[in-house]
Amino acid sequence: MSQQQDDAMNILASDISVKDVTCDHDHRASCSNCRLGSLCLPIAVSTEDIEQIDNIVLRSRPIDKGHHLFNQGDNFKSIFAVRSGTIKTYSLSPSGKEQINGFYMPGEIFGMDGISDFSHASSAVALERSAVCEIPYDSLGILSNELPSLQRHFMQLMSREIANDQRLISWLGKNSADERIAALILSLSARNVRRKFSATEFRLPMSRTDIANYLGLTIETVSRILSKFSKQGVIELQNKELKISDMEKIREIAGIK
Amino acid sequence: MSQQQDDAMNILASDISVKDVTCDHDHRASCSNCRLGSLCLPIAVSTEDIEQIDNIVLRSRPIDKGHHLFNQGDNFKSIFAVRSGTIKTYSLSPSGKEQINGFYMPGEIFGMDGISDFSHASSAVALERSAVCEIPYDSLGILSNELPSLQRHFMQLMSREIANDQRLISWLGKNSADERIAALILSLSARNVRRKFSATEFRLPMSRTDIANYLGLTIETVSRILSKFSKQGVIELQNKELKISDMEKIREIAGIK
DNA sequence: CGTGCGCTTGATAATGGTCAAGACGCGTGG
DNA sequence: CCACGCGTCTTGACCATTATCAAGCGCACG
Repeated sequence: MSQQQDDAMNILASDISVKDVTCDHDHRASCSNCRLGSLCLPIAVSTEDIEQIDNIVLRSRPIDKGHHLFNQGDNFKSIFAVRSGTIKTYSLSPSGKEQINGFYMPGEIFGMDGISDFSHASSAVALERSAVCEIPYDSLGILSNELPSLQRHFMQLMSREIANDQRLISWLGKNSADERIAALILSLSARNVRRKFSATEFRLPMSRTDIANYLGLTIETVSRILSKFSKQGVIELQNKELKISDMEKIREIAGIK
Repeated sequence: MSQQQDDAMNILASDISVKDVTCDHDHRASCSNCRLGSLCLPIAVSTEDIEQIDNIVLRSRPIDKGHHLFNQGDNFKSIFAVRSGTIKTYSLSPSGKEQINGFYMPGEIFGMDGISDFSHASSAVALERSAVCEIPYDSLGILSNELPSLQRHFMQLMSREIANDQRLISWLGKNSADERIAALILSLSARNVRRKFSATEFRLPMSRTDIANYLGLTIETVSRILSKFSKQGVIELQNKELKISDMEKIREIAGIK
């Protein structure tokens, strides 16, 4: 049963991180004192090794809402880690429709889909004022030769992303709208907890349109179901401020039928 | 437009390979003379390097239909490449339902979801008599230190799997049953072509139940749609033997609305 | 020669999409 | 400070698609 709940909570997580702590917009911090450190970085890496990694990481100044980090088709140079805020990745189908691939929150890594053919398969945009670390792939490759544990860590990150994506694939085909939305709420909650924030009260960083697109639903259905959850007393929602009133119930809804 | 068609064809491919040639059940062949060689192996690897790889690869005797290569939860030791036949990977939800993650055909690599936590996230079973190569992950790691191009190749394989999975995620949420089935047929066709077999006539290696499970549909819907396609004259189907009679039409059906 | 499994087909029901109207919230400019 | 306008969200009525339930076919195998 608790296994079931964990699954439901994590299924939409795009969760490729190990641990998590809160973090701010400061773009001068180094890896060794970043409050997210243990998350992005291999656990087994020694302090001296961290300094080497530190040297190759580029820390951006904050990115404003709506601004892009990269666009589909851009040359691939770096992978990114979120320091603060929320990043959405999406791709455009040939007919021009937007398809959201994932939402990334502090400590999570994105951009790995560009490695295979040296070009980004998706675009990345900030949903709110955000900060990221940029890790040039070339430097990473060179450094990996010296630090086998770093290489192993990245293989693990990618493997976890694969396992997660595949779980999501089997999930999306088979689950009702209620289940999808409940699972997304639990995923956001769980990711909040890892950052030492409230499990039950937080702000939805994305629009209803984004939620609908991500979950493969229409905006009307999303709206209706959120209203239904409110009426049933499992959540309270005004605008984007969400409070989970009945965690057990929402786990039950998200749970496998 | 041709871009669109390519997308539809590849979207369900689990396609992490580069090139492809046909291959047989012989389990004694070495990597250097395997007819699938250029597919599993990095293109940039020299002949001497291939011999080193050859030494770490274990070639299994054929696996009978229904037999498992590994089970969900097993210790992760190796990744696998299909030599012949078809392998299905699936996971069991906590409630015991089977969820198919992918079908793997000759030259394709599977098992990479186990790297992250040293335990297989899925089970792998042969859908027909099949042969695979087993690549122990430990040896691969050691060898990667000596052959940077091998390491790069594996990062690319994994990245491609991520990009593919993510395309599939956005896809599954939003497409009709007709589109899903047409896309699966095109995917099988395209993979057949890469193995130098017919684009239009082949055998469906999996049951209707498997197709339904994989695509997130019911078996009845799959059956009905295949019948409909037959009546419309876009395919001919008896049992598992499939012939695509109107490739243009099926591309149109699979194509983005 | 049954028995069972995989598949097909039909009737009916439920889920979610589509179309349409209106409410709410937020930023801008008067 | 208020009014306007636009974009986002909600709600309702109706419809399309697919699931569910049920029956029956056909082939493989004991």
